Amino acid sequence: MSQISLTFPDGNSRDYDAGITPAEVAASISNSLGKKAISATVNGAHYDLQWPIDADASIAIHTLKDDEQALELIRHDFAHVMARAVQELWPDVKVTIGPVIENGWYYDFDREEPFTPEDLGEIEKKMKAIINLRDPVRTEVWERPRAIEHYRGTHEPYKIELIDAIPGDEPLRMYWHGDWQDLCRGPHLQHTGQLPADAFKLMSVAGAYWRGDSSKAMLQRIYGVGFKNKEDLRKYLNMLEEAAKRDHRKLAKEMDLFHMQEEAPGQVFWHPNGWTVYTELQDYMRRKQRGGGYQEINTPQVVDRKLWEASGHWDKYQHHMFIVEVDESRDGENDDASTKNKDQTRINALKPMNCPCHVQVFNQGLKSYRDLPLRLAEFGSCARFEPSGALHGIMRVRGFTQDDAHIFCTEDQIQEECARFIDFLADIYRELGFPEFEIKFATRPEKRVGTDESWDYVEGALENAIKAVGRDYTLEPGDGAFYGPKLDFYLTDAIGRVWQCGTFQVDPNLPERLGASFIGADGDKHRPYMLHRATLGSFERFIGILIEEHAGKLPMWLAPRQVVVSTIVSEADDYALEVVEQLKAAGVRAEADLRNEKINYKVREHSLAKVPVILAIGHREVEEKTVTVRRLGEKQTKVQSLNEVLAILGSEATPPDLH
RNA sequence: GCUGCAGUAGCUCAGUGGUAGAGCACUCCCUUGGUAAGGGAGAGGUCGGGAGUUCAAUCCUCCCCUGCAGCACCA
Repeated sequence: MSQISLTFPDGNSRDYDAGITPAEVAASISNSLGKKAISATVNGAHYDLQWPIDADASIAIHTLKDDEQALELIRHDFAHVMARAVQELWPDVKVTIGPVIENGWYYDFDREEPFTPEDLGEIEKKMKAIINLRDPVRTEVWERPRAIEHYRGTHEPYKIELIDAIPGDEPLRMYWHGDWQDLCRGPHLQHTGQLPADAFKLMSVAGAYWRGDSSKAMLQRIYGVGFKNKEDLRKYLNMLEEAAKRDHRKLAKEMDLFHMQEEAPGQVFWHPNGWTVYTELQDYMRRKQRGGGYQEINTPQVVDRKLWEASGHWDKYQHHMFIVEVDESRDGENDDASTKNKDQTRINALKPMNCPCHVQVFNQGLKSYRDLPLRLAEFGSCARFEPSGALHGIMRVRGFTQDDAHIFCTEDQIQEECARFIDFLADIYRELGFPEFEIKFATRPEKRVGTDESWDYVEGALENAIKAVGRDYTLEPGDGAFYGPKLDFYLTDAIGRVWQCGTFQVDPNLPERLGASFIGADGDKHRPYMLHRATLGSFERFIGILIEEHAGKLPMWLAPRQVVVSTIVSEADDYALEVVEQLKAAGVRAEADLRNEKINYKVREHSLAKVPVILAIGHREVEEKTVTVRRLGEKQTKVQSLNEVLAILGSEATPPDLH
């Protein structure tokens, strides 16, 4: 990328970042600003510009290659061209906004009827026609009243609202693509013909709120994707197909991991295969937590509202809680729940989080400063009444289990505990196949409790901790909880999607509300800090991520079915069973497939089920005491001695921390 | 929760105003076959739930449930 500085006849100059040639940038920006630059300075070198600049469309687009900014320009203009196409097809549709997003753009329209998939086809056609017109893009800077008057005349109320939201000193840029007009910050291409007509696609229609406000009526949003050429579009569409293939909901069926049904929306029925993955991961986490100085506990699911009132959740979180009312006068003969004895009905809630319960454990008995830091861990089952539209496979559910822990400590232990946790988490992510992760550091929000001094101290402690373990972070100012700052840990999966998993939050508030205390060295009572932390987040979501990361081909130690010993002829049955027994003895999840089916059939079936290793056994193997190994995804097979295979597979089946 | 779309056999899906079909899976029979589907037969569905329109509803209308995409949400 180069720095380009343009000077205009009026003496003004402006700086731009650009990866394209100076002449093109100059032409594009000059055109979009509606005034022609007379000179350009690129990386310190000075150029006089001669107009007209030779900026033939095809050359321009060709040179725009590989430049993120150019792509943004293209997508931005696609958005405008799409809006123009829509208004040409349906003149009474009102336009709102249409920003560039990853891989493309969207534009929100106010229209009674939703757009149909057929409409999208029409719009695409119209867009191509507009591109062929090679209509010039020009701009004017207008005074506010004139612009408002203009939009009154064209009946575009949303544009007027947008103008109202623009600070008074900012110029209003009015853009024209041919005769079609839009309010926009720019910049744009020189003319619509610069858009690659074969490198875009309208993807979907969706409802969206005007400025994200759910109290407002919904607008119709059209999503489009656009690239610099046809090939890139094809690649992108391919990638989407690949992503769909690794959808954990689809793979869960193919691998028989779990199912969900309408009697328990947002909750998981784990099948033997899926539960094997789950328990394997849980066993692993249990070992890691023991090694990390945590003590595991377990707390109740159904808890009286009194505790939630004390913790503050009843006030702030009630609409997300499953409420359980129990008539305690029931004698077991009356099963009719509608005849509840109101006086003796007790109101409980399923726990939506474990923290208040952990404080209860801490509160039992007098704690000394010598007990701190006290690290209490629980694989805590939580129930949250998530909005129906938020549910998504096992990634977002109503019943889930967190790998939760709370560390009770003093103020001056925060930094050490934080550093310790980052190392703990990094080690686990690495062993689970995610060596790279990102830390986001969310600091004090506007609405908060506590003094500035204490925020200064705690934020400083977290920052020092991150530095102490030699990591970077991204600052998210104002995103912390009202009681304290937090770190969120994000990992990126095999196809580039980012997931928030781990979290680390400093909380002086809940110990206060629930009356937690310890006796200090001075003999007085003190309030401990409470550090909320999770590594995986929830088992459900993390398993979903693992499935999609590996496209179902889980690492051997997590694979529910590790080895299937498949016979080719029934004379091999006895030997196959013996191989299975020996594999099991070596710690491998092995099973025999003695069915009267061809080896082709068995290979196909077990491959589709993502079994990592198939051992084929026929006459030859029985005689030679060997097995033929076929690995998932490999066409080549390999004949190996049974002992050799037992050693290799036994090792591969061992969890990473036990090696 | 909001907007739109969808729900037919275990799975993937076709179909019709006169109560249903395919492939795979399943069961049985034949086949013992060397690395991604051997052959045959059979069984299997209150067409998501409820109400309405109709002589007749899986199909049309309304309500509900669940799912999908997006939005909002994820203290």
